[in-house]
Amino acid sequence: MPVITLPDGSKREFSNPVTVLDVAADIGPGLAKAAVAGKVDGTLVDCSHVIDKDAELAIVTERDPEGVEVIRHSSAHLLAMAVQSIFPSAQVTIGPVIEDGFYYDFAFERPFTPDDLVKIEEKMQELSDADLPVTRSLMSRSEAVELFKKMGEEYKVEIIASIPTEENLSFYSQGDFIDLCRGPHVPSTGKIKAFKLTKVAGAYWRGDSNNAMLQRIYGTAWGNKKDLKAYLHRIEEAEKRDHRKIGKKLGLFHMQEEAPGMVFWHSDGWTLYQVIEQYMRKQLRKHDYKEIKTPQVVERTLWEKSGHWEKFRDDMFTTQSEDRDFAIKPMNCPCHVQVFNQGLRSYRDLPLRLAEFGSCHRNEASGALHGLMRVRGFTQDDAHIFCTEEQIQEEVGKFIDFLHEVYADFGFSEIIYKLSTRPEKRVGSDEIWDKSEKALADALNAKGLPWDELPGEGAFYGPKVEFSLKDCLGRLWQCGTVQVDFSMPGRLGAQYVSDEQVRKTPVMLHRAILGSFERFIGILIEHYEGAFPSWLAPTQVAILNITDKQADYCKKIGEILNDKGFRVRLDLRNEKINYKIREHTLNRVPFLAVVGDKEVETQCLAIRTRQGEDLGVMSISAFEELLQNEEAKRSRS
RNA sequence: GCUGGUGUAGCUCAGUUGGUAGAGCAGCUGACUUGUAAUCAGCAGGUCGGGGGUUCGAUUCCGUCCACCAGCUCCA
Repeated sequence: MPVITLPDGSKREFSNPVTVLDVAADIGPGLAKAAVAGKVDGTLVDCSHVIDKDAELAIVTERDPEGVEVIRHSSAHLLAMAVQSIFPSAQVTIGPVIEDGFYYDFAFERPFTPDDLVKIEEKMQELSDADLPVTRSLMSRSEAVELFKKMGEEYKVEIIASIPTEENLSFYSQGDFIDLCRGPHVPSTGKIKAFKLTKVAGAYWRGDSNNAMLQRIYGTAWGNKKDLKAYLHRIEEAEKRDHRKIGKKLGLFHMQEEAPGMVFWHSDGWTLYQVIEQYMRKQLRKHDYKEIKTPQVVERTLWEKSGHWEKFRDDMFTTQSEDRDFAIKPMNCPCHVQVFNQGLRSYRDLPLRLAEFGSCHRNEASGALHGLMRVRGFTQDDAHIFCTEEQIQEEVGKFIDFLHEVYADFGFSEIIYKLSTRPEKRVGSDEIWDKSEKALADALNAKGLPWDELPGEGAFYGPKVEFSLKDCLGRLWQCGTVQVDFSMPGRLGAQYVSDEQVRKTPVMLHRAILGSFERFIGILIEHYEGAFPSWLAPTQVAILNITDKQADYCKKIGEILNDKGFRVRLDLRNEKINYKIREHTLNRVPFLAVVGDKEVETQCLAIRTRQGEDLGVMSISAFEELLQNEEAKRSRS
């Protein structure tokens, strides 16, 4: 006689074991219709799940995030069923839920084409309309292996072989389609009603580039058509923000065939870059860092000592001169240790924070390149903190404060924290790794920050905390990092004299806030859709005359503002004011100053924002004050 | 690097039974001297990504290299 407790605390008693669906129907027919799954004592189950003892139950519908997940998972099965009904020789492999959708990997003799996608999607719709019941069954391993062997599903046989337990396996079928799956799934295919296949691509079996390449079909699925439409709209909006498009339109930078993955910065893009660099430089001084600059080309022997040659030689640009091998530096740390190593260091020098806007080159795989986001030539806002073990936590804490300040100034408020721990291939003893991982975790905890662990994702020399920021579309971008390194200082002979007059090896913390200028600017472009806040905008003010008569006055104003350090552009062309306003607005210039006879007469400016807001006529000093306030907004935020 | 796709004027894009190319915007020239998101007219602009092959003839067909795009792998 199970007593079911519902989320609102109410209880219902049943005389016999009941299914989730029975309970939903008992509450109301509408709910029974909407149910896609149930949650029994916190575990997600099918609607057909039988409850035979007292339990807490929540009916999961398409409106619950978990319900949408179930729908997505079932969509993957529907996709596989559709593919196999059209292409019977296609083998199924795996089909998980991902953010906003799902995918399914198939082994097939040829790649799927966009035309195939259309047919497959139509077939899915047909199967959804048929509202086929989805049923769960159990099978022993041997039965399952036999079944899939008979079906010619080699990959499924392999998957079963890799499942370690001796438990029975669960299967889901709909019509003549059956798939190995943990579930849960929707009760019938008719529950899948808002989906769309989005793209096809190759993907390696088990994510290993040594394995066969499978054909992956991606789709998106939602609880209802409205959410699907909203999602598709969101994708369109994101495309409009593409930094490559905006960068071209605003003339910020370009790239070309002869230098793949490297940026040609144009005047406006470089202005933006420089504003950011000068800002960071000021911040570094405030936080007690010393800025240095190290060579671009360094002999191979140093990279061998640091361990990078062994691990990354294929990704390094190399060069030869006078029978010596050199590498274009792929990172700054070994060079920073060289600076540390000059002279005899004392414990009194620690922590020593050496910073560099370090220009690095890495020969990234051609397929990995992506606009400004993944390049071969880039500049890191890099720094290395040489300190004692005892100082690690405090230094990490100070760094986190520094990073928060910078992100806030750039308009990012939401930050995600991840702690990446020891990878399989690594240097250093387990004891050192224990200590390093703990130091980072302690620093995060001391700040009361929520964080997730990424097991095995650390660098080969130490664990790291990664800081990702969320942009206005909710997308995550990993930018900042702080990494503990007990290895490299020792490898490269860094030492200091301790207070007990013995030589000791310092700990090194690698850290960056922006990550790389290139990537960070790419993120800024997309976040602001090219409409940068005034303190970052390449041009802050455009001065527009109505006729030639006001040209001299405009030039005078331009000089005044320029002398005050504002970035001003004069537009004295013989064009209609509408034309000029349109052009500068499209170029995202924050403030437009219009000057006609009236303004000359009163020695004023008529100010309009790029949003089209009329700020009215004001004196030059009043406008200067307005610009000043815009600058100040940054540090107040 | 792998799988698939794409590459035509400065930009955005048309261009099918293979006969050496077009539009809009931008540019230039001239007229217009203008009050808050595009004034009008004219002109010029391209070895159709590179180098091969097939063909009387290739932007078009074939293979190759390069770059870019999507995804996978990688990311010190």
